[in-house]
Amino acid sequence: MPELPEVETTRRGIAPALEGRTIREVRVRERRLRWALPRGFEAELAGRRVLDVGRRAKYLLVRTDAGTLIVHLGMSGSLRVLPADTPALAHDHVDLVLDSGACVRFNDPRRFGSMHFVAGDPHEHKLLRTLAPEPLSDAFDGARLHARARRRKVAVKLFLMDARTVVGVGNIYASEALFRAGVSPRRAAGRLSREACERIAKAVKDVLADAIRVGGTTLRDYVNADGMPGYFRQKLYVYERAGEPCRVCGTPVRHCVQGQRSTYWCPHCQK
DNA sequence: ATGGGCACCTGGCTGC
DNA sequence: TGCAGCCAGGTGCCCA
Repeated sequence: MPELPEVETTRRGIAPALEGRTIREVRVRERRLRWALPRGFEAELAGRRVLDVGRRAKYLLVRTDAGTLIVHLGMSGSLRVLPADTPALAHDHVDLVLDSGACVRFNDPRRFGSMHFVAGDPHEHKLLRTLAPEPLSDAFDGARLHARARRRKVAVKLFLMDARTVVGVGNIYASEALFRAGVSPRRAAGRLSREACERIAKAVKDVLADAIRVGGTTLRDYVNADGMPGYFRQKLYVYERAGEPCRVCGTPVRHCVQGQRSTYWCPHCQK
């Protein structure tokens, strides 16, 4: 489900409800997330005051006065802000009940999402330590892309989705960024010119920023903290548009599978 | 190191 | 109507 724009939209939605609040109670209905929540998870979090809510790649970082809650939404997860007495529905696995009377509720049908509460610097956590730069930062640019792509045989789409290349680019935005850059998703990363890498880096930044602006992409179940979908789906050029005419040139959009994931591209606009 | 594939899990849709 | 089969916004880990 969520790629960087959806996670960032969620961050912006939950931050006002969490920041400065104390977590009064933690309700866990299902511990078996991607990694089972340890015994003592609730006790460690309860009573903590939230300082701020950050993000690294697709991880949300709820920083408290005594540790950081690291949340990943997996494929189907969402966090919503609700009145604490709202009855729980299917797949409502965890509630953070706040002293304001609100709660932040984690729902995740497929349970690929995760939560970790860690003391100390969350960026040193095993899951975050080796991540590439943020796509919207200056540390990610065409030069870095070009340097890292040298001699790599992987298809550029898989290369872009590798969190050691750049973070936050998932299956939708990889296809969309390559369309905007005019580069075929099947090109070997090592055969990209410096100019192509510059176009790709710019396209990644642009497509993510554009998606954040309209609250991300909802294909099936993504909702933001207010339960609302994102509206970027209407702006997708190729994703899930196999056989439909390219919005630029009219050529039917093509589909293939790379790394067991669907890829979409226009054979005329992308070389 | 790199590349390729599997695993984790539920639900919705398609086609017989 | 029922059900098998396939697909889905991610990513850690195992193998060659």
